[in-house]
Amino acid sequence: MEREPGTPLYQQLAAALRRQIISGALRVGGQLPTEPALADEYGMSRNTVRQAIGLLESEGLVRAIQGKGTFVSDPKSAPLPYRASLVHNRSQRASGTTAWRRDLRDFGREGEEIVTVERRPAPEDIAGLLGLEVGELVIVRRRVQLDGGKPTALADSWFPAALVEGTEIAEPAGILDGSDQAMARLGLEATHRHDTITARMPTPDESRALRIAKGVPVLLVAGTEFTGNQQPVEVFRRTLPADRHVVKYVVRKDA
Amino acid sequence: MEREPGTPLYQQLAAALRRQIISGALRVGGQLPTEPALADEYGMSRNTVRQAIGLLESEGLVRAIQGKGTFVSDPKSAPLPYRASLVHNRSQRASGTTAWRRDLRDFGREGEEIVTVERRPAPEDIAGLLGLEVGELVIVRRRVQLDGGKPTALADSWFPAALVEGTEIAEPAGILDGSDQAMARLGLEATHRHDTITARMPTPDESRALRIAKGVPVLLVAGTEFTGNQQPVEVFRRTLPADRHVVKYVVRKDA
DNA sequence: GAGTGGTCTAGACCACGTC
DNA sequence: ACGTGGTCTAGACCACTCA
Repeated sequence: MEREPGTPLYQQLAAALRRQIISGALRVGGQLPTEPALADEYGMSRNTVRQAIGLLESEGLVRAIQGKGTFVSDPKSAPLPYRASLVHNRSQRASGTTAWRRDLRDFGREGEEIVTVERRPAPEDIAGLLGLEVGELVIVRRRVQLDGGKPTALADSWFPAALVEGTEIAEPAGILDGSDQAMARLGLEATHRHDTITARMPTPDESRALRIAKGVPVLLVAGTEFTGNQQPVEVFRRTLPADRHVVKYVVRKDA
Repeated sequence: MEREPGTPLYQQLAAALRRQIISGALRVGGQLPTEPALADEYGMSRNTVRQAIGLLESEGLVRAIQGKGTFVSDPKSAPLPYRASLVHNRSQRASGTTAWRRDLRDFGREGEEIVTVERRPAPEDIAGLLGLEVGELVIVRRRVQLDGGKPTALADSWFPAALVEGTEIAEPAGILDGSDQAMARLGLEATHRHDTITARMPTPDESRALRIAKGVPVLLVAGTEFTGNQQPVEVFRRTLPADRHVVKYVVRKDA
């Protein structure tokens, strides 16, 4: 490696290692030289080597594991589709299960959910989306979705308590065919939905709950379900680690 | 700050500062104490303080600026909607402009695009999506979208050369009403689209091109446009810094 | 126990922004 | 000139993994 004055040493080392990874000289799953070895080879202190590796880690290119070594990450680690727009009522009603569970089954895995239900005053943002006054009661269903026993997504839904009080929606038991179908049974069938999608780095809580590696952002999918007469009946928020999920939509255009 | 043995010092400091930011004790835009000041106040070395600040920076909570100080970031810095599903042909044809430009105008800003056009053999992934053999020629329109002179998004589109050779699509000039309308004029009107959305940390190139701050991921929106007889006519990829963009969809459900 | 990455220190010098 | 964050060193000890 030619040392170029002007650019920091650790960035030069990171660039050199990055090139080796992208070119394939360091294969996916392969191990990088150890930190002392790199320090020796490139003639710099171990701290500087660590800075370079930290940079690559923050880009999601490598993963350092204490006691074992530093390894090249798999960029496309079998992301799971979250088929956001493919949840059509008819097919869901026929299958008797949720799109999420069905997708998992297509991949040969089993999904579980840990459901908790709360009854509390609506926070400002949720109230606005549901067309309620701040402080009106809402039912919150919080789900931790597990894939093969490991948590892979958070999914929270808010419902106006006035609509769902005393129904299965307000019970902590899982709803096999999904809350949409449960709402339809109450005569509150959603006909359309507004979704917004963003991404950011996970909070420490999210990192812990979803076992998110360094350098991996979360996708935030927020949606509001409306009935035919424009009444909002549900607001949901999904938090999806971006290395494990892909969000899919089918867009049909007006003529 | 109580020192808890068992958890690293820098994480304890990060947690303490995070609490102050979230609680509002440190306001948005406000300056953190300087690194030497924190080292002194909490009785640790400056390097450890820097590790804590680096953690907060990677979460997107603060921004360190050389020569000035470290400041609390604005979490919701006026993200711009990318209204992915709202591009309906009828309204677009009427307005004579693209949804992106119209959205910007709604926010009182002007959009520009820097367009470059290439003609080259289709890479494997693109060929697969367009239903071509690897190596068949495609026209690539690469756009850097500017908002008030600053680059805010990358948008690349691939078209089969056999369909668009010699037309305005293959010319580097901007297309005022968007490539969808240009395709429609060629009798290749898209009726539906498949989109997939993911997120990851930006590459160094992307960080540079789009001026992406530390701790900010990019949203990747990839779509394939189909005509009524299921022929793919365009593949596009947008790269959107997640602190400046929100992707929106309207989902209409089957009855 | 040997080898890996993780934490922490103390101190030096550099680059940038402001006065 | 001064104060800020950025880079870099040398060395110590800890925590984890695996033979």
